[in-house]
Amino acid sequence: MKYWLMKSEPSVFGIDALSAAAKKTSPWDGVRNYQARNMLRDQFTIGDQAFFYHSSCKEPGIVGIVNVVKAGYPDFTALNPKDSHYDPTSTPENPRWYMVDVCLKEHFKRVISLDELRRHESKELSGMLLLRRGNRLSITPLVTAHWQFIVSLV
DNA sequence: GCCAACGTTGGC
DNA sequence: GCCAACGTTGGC
Repeated sequence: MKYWLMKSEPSVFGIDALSAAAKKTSPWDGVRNYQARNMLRDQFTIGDQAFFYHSSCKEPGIVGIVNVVKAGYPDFTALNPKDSHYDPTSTPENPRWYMVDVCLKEHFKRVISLDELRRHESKELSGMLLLRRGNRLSITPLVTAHWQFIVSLV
């Protein structure tokens, strides 16, 4: 069982959209970065947990917890010419991009903001990848201690 | 394999 | 909208 942090822009796909989905479950699609792709494809397993992080919005931060309910499989949005994440270099025989399915487990009553996380950067959350300068990776692993500390903030 | 140019991310 | 940081592309 591993812990992750997954970023999404709420204007594109936020926690409310996941909450409104059937069974509160949805593919986490559209990841088009090789490092993140490799994690989705090779490291995500059923039962892993992830923080849902809202980026590029008024109050960036963690808004909830999701469970991984389906491990890595080919991202079908890459095969659809009508989709904004279409990638002509990906084929059914040789899929380039991968996704997982997530199910909403907890929708926090408040946002654990980036600002708040930063206040613990030099101590409890030291080394957390999200807080690294210039980090743009949309999926990052979390050590257990960081996961537990953030849960304790909720 | 180098690296300049370009595109994207994401906080502010 | 700005811009720093990073990833990708493609010529050489």
